[in-house]
Amino acid sequence: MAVVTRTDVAKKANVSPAVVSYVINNSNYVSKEKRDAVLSAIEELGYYPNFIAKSFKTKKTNHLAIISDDLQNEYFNELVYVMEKIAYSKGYYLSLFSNRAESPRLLANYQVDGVFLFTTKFNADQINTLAKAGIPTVLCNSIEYSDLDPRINKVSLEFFSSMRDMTNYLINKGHKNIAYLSTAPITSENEKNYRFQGYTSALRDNGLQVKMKLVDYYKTDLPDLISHAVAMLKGRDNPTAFIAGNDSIALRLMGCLQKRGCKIPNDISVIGAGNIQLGQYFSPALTTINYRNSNLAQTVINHLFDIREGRNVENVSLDVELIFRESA
Amino acid sequence: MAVVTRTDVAKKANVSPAVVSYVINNSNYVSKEKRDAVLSAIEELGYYPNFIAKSFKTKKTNHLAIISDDLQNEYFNELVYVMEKIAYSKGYYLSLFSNRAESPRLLANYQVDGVFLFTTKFNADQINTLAKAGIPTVLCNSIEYSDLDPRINKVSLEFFSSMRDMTNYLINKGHKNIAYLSTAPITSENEKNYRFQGYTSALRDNGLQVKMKLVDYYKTDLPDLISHAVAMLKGRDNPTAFIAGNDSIALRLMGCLQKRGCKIPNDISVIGAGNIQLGQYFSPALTTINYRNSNLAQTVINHLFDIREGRNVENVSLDVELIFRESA
DNA sequence: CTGAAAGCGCTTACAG
DNA sequence: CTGAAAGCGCTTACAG
Repeated sequence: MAVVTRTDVAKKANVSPAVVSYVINNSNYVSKEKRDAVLSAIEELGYYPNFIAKSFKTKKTNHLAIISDDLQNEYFNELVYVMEKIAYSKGYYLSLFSNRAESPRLLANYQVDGVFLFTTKFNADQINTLAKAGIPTVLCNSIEYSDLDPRINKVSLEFFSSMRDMTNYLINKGHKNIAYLSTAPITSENEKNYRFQGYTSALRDNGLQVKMKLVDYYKTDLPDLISHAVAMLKGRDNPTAFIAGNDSIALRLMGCLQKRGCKIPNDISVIGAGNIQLGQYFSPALTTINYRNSNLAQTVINHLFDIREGRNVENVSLDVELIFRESA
Repeated sequence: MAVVTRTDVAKKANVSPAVVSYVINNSNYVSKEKRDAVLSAIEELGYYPNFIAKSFKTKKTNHLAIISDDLQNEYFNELVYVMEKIAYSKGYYLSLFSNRAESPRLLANYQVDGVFLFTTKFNADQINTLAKAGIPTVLCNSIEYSDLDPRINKVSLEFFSSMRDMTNYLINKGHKNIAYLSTAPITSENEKNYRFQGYTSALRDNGLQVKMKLVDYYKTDLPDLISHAVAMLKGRDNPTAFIAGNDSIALRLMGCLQKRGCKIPNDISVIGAGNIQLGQYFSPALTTINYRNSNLAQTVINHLFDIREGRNVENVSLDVELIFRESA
């Protein structure tokens, strides 16, 4: 059970251990003769390099991590898919973490080469932990922070304008009571949340009032939010349209409404965000926002690498695409 | 930018580096006095241990990996969710890998503490790579291998009986032409695939013929399989029911059929597998098989740990639950 | 109860 | 072109 080590290969090939490293990493010229000897020793011994030892020495783990608010979110799943593909093509692997308070500290311990924060639940202090630990970090959410470490890079999506445009779209169709189902916490109308501000700003531009009873957010879990949403239908000022912070919410809500006999979009309109694949297979097909995952993932990974290599990286806001289908 | 190291903490606290390790790992008695000195030095310096150095020394990475055929599969997403939760509770983190040919070798390099193979696309040689590298490995799929290394542990689901029972259910409803959409490759009727055998065996038990033109599998991607399935409707012997290898297939197929005016289940019945959340929000709600993810994930992780600690681990087949809803 | 010291498997200047 | 050697940051017998 003794694991084959570089030294074993060196012995067998009659070279020094350094030479083994040279051929594996192609980091130094080695005569064809010795190279072949090393290669066949590796083959015979079934040697594979200990990457942890290498990481330890080089301080590079080739490990990228994502922290997510909800690993069950179908949109997140699709984003991870492209992230993994791109990461792999660059020689990195991808790990998944929930938004637990200790996750940033843990990732610092693990010496990850980069983390992508896809969460709205951390405060600036928690996020800054990563910056202080020298971990390249990209943050994507619709929250405005006042005290973020400048080393934290923000890759935003056009949260404000896309939400404003979708809300306007509904208003133009005659909707007056438009409910808003957020993924991020919303404690007051003045919450610094670009997405929510897009919604309120469209309302105000059209002389409509923001009714906080038509606003709810992800407090405990999805089913809870959905049942709150359904409950809105019973009150006065009951909504004729819902805008959801993501497709997971929107599709579940649509399902529940249909089960209660609601016709969509005739009785009630529903709009999602994220453009998950299954949205187009529902009847009616979901109207939503395409966040262009390949572009997002590519940008995030580029930024992570740029930060790591000391290049200057600007915050950006990526274009999105409104997709009008049948649900609104 | 000099990273704070254990030695720095030791100096500041006026103890030896060993003592710092003792208090961090609680691995040795340390006087309250020195312990406090270490703790406050850690605090002041903002020290966090280098986990890679520790891994290197202890040969334990706390890293669990999953290899999947399709990271986009919604079922897989839900399984990952529970895997991560359980892994975290045991102090492990989880990474995701596609079923690339080099993945097993890569994971051996990375010295992962365990890998969960959730793929039908590897042959025994590729799987055995992990066993030879001494990596605890659990495999879950419906394939029968003849030459698997005995160190590879199999955690199966009741693939055969669940597929047989679902097929019987359709037959009892009067269906004669039942199409089968597999995730695993099917090259012939005799393919050693428990799930497929469940299907063919139910057919035969009822005096029905297995028609290979009603059988297809995931060759390039999902849309491709879906369009092949839809095309079956045009031939002679056109199916009145579909059984899919997972819910991702089933739901997409349902959506496509509905778009073409098909009523489900009146015109065509559809059955999935995996019981993903969105299946119950579709209209009609999806009839499917619940693989009881918590049980599966827990079992896999237990086995992985048992293997690592040298305990004897048996292959098992886990109970599943048939869920009859509206789509069939 | 604490510390000096060996060693984990690599990489990488450096000398020859 | 190749090798001896230092060192990465830890853990862990072992001695005292």
